[in-house]
Amino acid sequence: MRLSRFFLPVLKETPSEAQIVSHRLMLRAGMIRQEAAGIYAWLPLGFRVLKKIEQIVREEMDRAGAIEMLMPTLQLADLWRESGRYDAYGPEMLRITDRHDRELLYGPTNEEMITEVFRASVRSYKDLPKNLYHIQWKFRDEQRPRFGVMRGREFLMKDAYSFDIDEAAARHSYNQMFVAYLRTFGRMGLKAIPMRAETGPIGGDLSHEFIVLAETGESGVFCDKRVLELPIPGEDVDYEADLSPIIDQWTSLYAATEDVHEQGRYESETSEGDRLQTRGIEVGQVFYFGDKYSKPMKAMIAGPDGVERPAQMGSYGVGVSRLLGAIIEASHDENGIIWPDSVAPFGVGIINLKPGDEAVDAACAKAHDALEKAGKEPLLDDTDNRAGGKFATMDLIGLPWQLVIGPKGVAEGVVELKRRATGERQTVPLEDALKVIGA
RNA sequence: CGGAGCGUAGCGCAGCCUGGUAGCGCAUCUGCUUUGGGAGCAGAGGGUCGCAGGUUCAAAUCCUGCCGCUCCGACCA
Repeated sequence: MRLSRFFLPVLKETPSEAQIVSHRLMLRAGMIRQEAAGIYAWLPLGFRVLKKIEQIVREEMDRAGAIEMLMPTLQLADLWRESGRYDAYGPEMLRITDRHDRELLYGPTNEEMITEVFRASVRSYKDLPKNLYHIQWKFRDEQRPRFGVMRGREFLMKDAYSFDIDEAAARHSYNQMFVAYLRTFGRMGLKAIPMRAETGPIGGDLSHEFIVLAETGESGVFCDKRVLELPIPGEDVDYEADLSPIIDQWTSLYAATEDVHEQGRYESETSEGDRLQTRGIEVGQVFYFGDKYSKPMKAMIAGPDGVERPAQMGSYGVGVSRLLGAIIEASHDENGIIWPDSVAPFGVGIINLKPGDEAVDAACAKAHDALEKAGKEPLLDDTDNRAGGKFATMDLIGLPWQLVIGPKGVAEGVVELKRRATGERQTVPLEDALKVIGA
C-alpha cells in the first residue's frame, strides 16, 4: 500500500476528550473517529487491526472445536421474555419498535437466540457436544461510555455457546474455551490472567475473567505475580484430552477481581513478595451456567437412557474491539503505538526520504513489491512530507519494522532498518534488510 | 443514575464577566527558500459562534428551554 493512496488522517494534537493513552493514540493515529458517545467509525488503519484480532480469535476458536456462524444484531423481544431477561436486563438494552409495532432489541448478547437455534434442531445426546460462536456487533446502552473503544456502546464481540449432556461434559467444554483464551491472548502479545469472577447478569456458577494488567484498567485485581510466568499452551494442545492439568496450573495461584476478592485467603495463599495488587482490563470471560437458559426455554436433550433433560450450557465472550485498546495500553511509548507483529495493521513501513529522486523511488518500489509479494503488508510513505514528519507518523502508527530509504544510503547501496519496539537500527544493503524482515 | 463542566474553522484554544465589524496556533491551498526526527518567509481559503426562543437599536457575549459531548462517582465484553 502506498500512503499517498491510503486514508490515514493522523492528528498532531490530542483531541481533548481522550483521557487514556490508548484512546488518544487511536484518535491520533487515525484509527477511529467518534460519531456519538461510545460509538466509533473504524477508519482504515483501525479496521485492519480489528480484522487481524478477529482472525486470531477465529483461528483459536476453530482450533478448539467451536463452529462459526452469524446471528443477527436485531432480536425479537418475545425471545427474551422466554428467559425472563426482557424485563430484567434494564435500560442498558436498546429497545426498538418496527413499523408493525413489533418489539425488537439490538442484541447485547445472544444466549436466548443461540438456545432457540439449538433447540430447533438438536434433541439427542448423540449430537453433542456442540460449541457455536459468532463474531458480531453488540449494543449496550452504557450509562457512561468512556475510554474510547474500551467501553463503547457498540462493540465487536466474539461470543461462543457450548451445549453438553451433563455437567462433566460441560466442564470439558469450559476448559477448552479456557485454554483457547490463553492461546488467543498470548498470540496477541498480551499477558491475560484468568481470574475468579462474579457471574453478573449472564448468570451461572463458574466463571473466570481474563484480565490484562494495566493501571488504566477498570477492575481492581489481586493476584500472585507468579501467574505472569506460567506457560501458554502450544499450538499442538490436544483439545480432546483432559485439559484439567492446564486449568489447575492456572487456577491454583491466587488471582481474583475485587468483586470476589477474599483478603484472608489472599494472605494465606500467597507469600508477601508474590502479591500483586493492581488494575486490569477485562478482555474475555468464560461462564458455565448449566440449565439457566435451556430449562426455561426448553432446550431438551434425550440421554442414552431416553430421558430428556435440559442442555448444559456455557458462554464465552471476547471483547474484540476492546482488545485494540488493551493491546495499546500494554504496548506503547511516548512516540506512539508499538504493535505486536501478529496484529499490526501493516508489517513494515517504508519511508521514502526523497520522493522524485529516481534511484530512491526505484529502491522503494523494489522493497515495496518484494515485501508485498512475501505477504509482509508494507506501507510505503511516498508522500512529499518532510522527513521528520514521516518518522513521527511512522512511530505513531507503530508498525513493527521501519525501512528508511534515502539518497545517501542508496548511493552507498544501503538502507536503514529500524525495529519499532526496541529502537534498534541497522544500516545494511536492501537485500539484507528484506531478509531480516522475512521477504 | 447522582455530581461537575464544556459546545466558537479539521484539531487545540482565546474572546463572554463589562453586548458594538469573530480572533490566535497547528492543519489546508499558492509561491519562494529549505530538505535524515513534526522547517522559514510571504500570501490565500475556510466559521448559520450546538439548536430554538427571549431581552435589546445591536447577542458568540445577557435570560429561558432543548440537544450534544466530557469528567468524577455508582454499575458493566
